[in-house]
Amino acid sequence: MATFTPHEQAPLSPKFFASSAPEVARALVGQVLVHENVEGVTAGIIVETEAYDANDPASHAFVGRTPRNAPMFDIGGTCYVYRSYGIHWCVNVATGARDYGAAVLLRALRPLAGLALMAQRRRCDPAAKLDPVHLCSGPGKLTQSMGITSEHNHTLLWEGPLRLVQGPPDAPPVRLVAAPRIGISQAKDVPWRFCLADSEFVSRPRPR
DNA sequence: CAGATGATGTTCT
DNA sequence: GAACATCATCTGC
Repeated sequence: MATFTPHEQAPLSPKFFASSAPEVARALVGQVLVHENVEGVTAGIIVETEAYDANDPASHAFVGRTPRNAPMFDIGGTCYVYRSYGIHWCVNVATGARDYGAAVLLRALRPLAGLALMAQRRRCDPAAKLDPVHLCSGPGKLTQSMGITSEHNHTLLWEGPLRLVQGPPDAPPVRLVAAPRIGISQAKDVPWRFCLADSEFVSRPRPR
């Protein structure tokens, strides 16, 4: 790539999101999340995801449709944003057919564009945290850096200000590691956390 | 490095 | 009230 301008790339098509949550979760690693608003453009390569299925005790959708998890039951490619521990936003991508409640949690990005804006949104110590490793290495951090809030809930990720686009065409082959998911109390052993192997941008604990 | 803890809003019992 | 798909900051190795 001579120059890879994230906000000019073609978005992923609806078909991309039509398969199961674990399949989409794997396929999303290496793709790019873009957000443009009045503050500017931010973007990052997805390096870590987690899948949450309808028949999955750890999933918000396990209990059936509720006001909160309704976007998980919309068409694959719908954005599901919820508040986590009262403080952070977490962003998900619905997968599969309408009325099937499944989604992929975006857990970490390698920052690509708008790093200064990300640092500003994170309100870090001016000195310390220009280190890109700390900008998007966790689901709460990446929504803060990217400026993602509940206003993006229920939008479609192939159009609008928050989009998923194809990653750089000449990116090196993506090596994936599957591991148990983080921070859950149910179905702890299901290996539906997918990380780019050896990436310093994934959240902790780093899988091997 | 691991482990504990407080901050905080929303959902569900 | 309790639980929660988290994070920053603290303690003690």
